[in-house]
Amino acid sequence: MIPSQMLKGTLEGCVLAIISKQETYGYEISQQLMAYGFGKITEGTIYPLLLRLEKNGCLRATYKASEVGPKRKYYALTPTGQAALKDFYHSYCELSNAVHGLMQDIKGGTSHE
Amino acid sequence: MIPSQMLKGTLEGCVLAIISKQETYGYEISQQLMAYGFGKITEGTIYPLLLRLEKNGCLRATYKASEVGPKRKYYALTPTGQAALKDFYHSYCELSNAVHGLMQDIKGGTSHE
DNA sequence: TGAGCTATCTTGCATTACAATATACTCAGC
DNA sequence: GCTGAGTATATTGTAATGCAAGATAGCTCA
Repeated sequence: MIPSQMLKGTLEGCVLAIISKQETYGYEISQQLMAYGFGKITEGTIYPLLLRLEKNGCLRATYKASEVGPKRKYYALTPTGQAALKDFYHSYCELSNAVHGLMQDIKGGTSHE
Repeated sequence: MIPSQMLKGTLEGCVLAIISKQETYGYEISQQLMAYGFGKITEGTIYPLLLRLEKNGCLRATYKASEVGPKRKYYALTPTGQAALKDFYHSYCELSNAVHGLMQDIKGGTSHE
């Protein structure tokens, strides 16, 4: 299981990524995150996050009726959101490289001693 | 630059990893993190983190004199700390795989056909 | 009527990176 | 001796964010 602290900062970018694939809504996003292996991301996490992203201009929302339940709030990326996704991916790679370098050093031989 | 929120949870495991390579102290750890590409991790981050890890039994500390400044507090991993490092690595891989899977999907093929 | 699934939102809490600040030791230059 | 720079540790308070818990509401089916 992924500890909640480790999701901080990463989750936001991943939600942007999911929306960039296709317009979608909170409930489905939480199910997709689970399918990708992030574990159960609860509503108390997902909805505040979406509202935050809408408020700062990364997302644009439209309500649409559903045949199987209450109205859904569909989100789409704005240009700001696309830029944020790009930034996220860049930062994530930076972190990933740093961690990877460190883990290589403790596994194999020590490289610089 | 890696945003601070994205470091949460990850930094702790990385500090354990650095100490597992060799007993070391706070000031040097912050320099090593910088060398690995994590950016500047300030004292206000590193010392509380080390005290937390010492308090919950992951680290054991011993003071040693230095020839060039005040006493250094050297940290070493306890068995608990080694287990925590293993856990961290496992969780990190889980997150990494999830993010990677997602990023592949938005780049190449669409999954919604 | 009520159970169960779908769907959104809010409140309050815990964790943690970080800025700012305080303390203290060693050494070089004056 | 005094002062400032570099080394080294610690504390306080703040901001960000994942999440539990709970409220609200609509749909379907028995």
